[in-house]
Amino acid sequence: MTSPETASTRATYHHGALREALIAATVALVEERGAEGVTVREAARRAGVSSGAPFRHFPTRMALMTAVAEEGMRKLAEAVDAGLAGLATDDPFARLAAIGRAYFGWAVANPTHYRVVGDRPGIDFEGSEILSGRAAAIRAEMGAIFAEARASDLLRDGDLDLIHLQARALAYGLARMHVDAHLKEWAIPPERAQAAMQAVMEDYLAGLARDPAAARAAMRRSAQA
Amino acid sequence: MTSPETASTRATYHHGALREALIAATVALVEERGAEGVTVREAARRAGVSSGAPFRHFPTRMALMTAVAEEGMRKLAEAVDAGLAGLATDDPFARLAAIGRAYFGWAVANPTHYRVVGDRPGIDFEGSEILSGRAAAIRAEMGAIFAEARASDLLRDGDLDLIHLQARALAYGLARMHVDAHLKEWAIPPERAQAAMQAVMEDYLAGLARDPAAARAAMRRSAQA
DNA sequence: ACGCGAATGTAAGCGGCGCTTAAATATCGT
DNA sequence: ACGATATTTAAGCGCCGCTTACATTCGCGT
Repeated sequence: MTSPETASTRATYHHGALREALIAATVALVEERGAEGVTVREAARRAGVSSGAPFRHFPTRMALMTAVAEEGMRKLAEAVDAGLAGLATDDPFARLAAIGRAYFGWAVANPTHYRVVGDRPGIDFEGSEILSGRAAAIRAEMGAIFAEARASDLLRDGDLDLIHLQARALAYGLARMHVDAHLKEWAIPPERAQAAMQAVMEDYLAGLARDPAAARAAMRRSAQA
Repeated sequence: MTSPETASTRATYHHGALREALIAATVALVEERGAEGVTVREAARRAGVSSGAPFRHFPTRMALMTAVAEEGMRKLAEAVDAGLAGLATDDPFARLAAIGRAYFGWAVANPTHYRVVGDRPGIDFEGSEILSGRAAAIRAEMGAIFAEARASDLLRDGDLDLIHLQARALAYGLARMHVDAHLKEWAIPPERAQAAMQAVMEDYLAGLARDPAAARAAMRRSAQA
């Protein structure tokens, strides 16, 4: 790893990359103990510095959590972009299904980290260009896909913004049901969660299409790319 | 109020209804400061007892938060039942729309309390009969409505459980987008949030119907009951 | 080469927290 | 009336977020 030595073995007075080390330590802590279990002091301990050191880089605990959320948002956006990049088709429904696949995949792989990104009262979303910017970018990307589907007459009638919000709410609801452990009640074990979420989403997307069967076929084809 | 006197004015050594007073104080704290801002000591202060007193009734902070979640679940279930009770029709879509109206209404009126009910890692959901029981009851109620719609041939084709989960995920996603302050990004101010959520939900439900126009009409009629 | 301000870290400490324990006080069944 | 039981207090432990005062190092201009 690129991470420096621990407290006892560190040679230099200055850490060198404390900011990054603290974020990494906190990300690990988040997945170990959940967001509420995160402690600035423990992150400092793991980075091998004194308990006061982090406050040079993060004046408050919330600033540290916001940086962790930024890290998550970056990786989530990367996953979504990668999902779209590795796509042979430009069929709108195939693209939407691919976004969903990447989105759910990241949420399932990093459930607690995903919660931090979504839990707005706990982070400074509006104060972070990364968070609000990337969120806006994903929204714009999906909006463009829906607009294209409408232009190509592939989409059912209805207000475009309403449909967009509906799709987004369904995706958010599915992801949150998983990370909030609501899927247990639905007799869906964790290992089947992602497949179930994707199936629900694709069924919904097919219902949006003028030609559901064609949309299903396009989504199915894109799944193997 | 039924709440007893504060610390300085209390006459008796025993509080009398400390458990209830602590829950009430914590509910107030939750809406004031959010779940993370809740402190057992502060709840004790507001109930007028020493900081050690609560631990006779709630051995841990999580037990107190679970009791608060139970309180919320009870009221949420009451709201849903009331919404269904004041309904002249037994049309499945009208009933589903009424459930959504009551559900969203409670979530909008008690956003932070709603978060506590949903945030599973923070409460002992499985250990609470009230929480898991009421959740199962609502699920059963909705399942029965969907089954009836299918039996009456009012519902489109498709797996019933998948449709049920889809509807539930959409509702949860909408409610959580609101309480997690995601709707700001969608240019939806708080005062219009509930109407927007309901519109998105009813548009979805209409799409589930064999005859969307009839379903819309039934939902519209039920809204004035 | 070096000297000095800016940046980065340490050490110590404040008040508040969750939780535990021992003792004091009230209630209740018999 | 009284002893068993339940409730509350008081004191304290270790940890927390955050602040302040001070030590060390870096980097830049001359």
